[in-house]
Amino acid sequence: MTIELHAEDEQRVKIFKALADPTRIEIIRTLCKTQKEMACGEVGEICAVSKSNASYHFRTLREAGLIKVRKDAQTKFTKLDEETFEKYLPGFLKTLF
Amino acid sequence: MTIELHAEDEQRVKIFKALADPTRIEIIRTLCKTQKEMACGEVGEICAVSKSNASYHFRTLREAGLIKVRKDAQTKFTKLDEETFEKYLPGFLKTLF
DNA sequence: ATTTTAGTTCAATAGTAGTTTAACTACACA
DNA sequence: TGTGTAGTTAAACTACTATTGAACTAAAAT
Repeated sequence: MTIELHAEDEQRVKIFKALADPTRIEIIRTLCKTQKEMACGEVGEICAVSKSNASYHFRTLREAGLIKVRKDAQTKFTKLDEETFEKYLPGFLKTLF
Repeated sequence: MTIELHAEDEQRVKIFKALADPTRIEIIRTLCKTQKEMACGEVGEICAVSKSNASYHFRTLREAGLIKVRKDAQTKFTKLDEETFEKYLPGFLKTLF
């Protein structure tokens, strides 16, 4: 019997930790609903979090590979990383509504 | 604009917390692979965890609704709760292999 | 030039999570 | 009745996580 390595489990754990928080689920839902990129501050307002707290949550989501961020001058725009959802959680996003 | 309540998010957070651990992912994978119920101790051995630690992980998974447990004398048999996976994470289990 | 705007970083705090060891319950078997 | 088996529970410890407020960087607007 061969040992099976599951190298991607480390990524799975990161993803699940990132999603194991009501604020971050709300951020994902908000981004999913618009279907396009949004300014981080705009998302933070909708989800009713302080800017430093929002920054923390966006970093957690980004490090898990769940969102992508693009910087334009002083504003950061974010959107879902659909590839990650498709690979690790196919069918999940549609359960959010 | 009406406020949208997402009552199920509490359950989602529980589920993601439960899956945000490499041992528990391995337990889920093991249960999924056999496609039938297994004794908790057997799963614990395969995943190389002490019995008290295994008990802790099984409780976490059970409380998240991810596994079902049936007691037969001194042995507890466990299996995946496929309804929960289908409702909250459709398509996830097949990504584990 | 100075004031806003957008976001990051740091330190402090409080709460939560995972592991270990030891003591415990419940049942089976001989 | 005692012995082994299957699993739970509690305490102690370590480590991580979320939130807040204040200080910070960088760019825009006036």
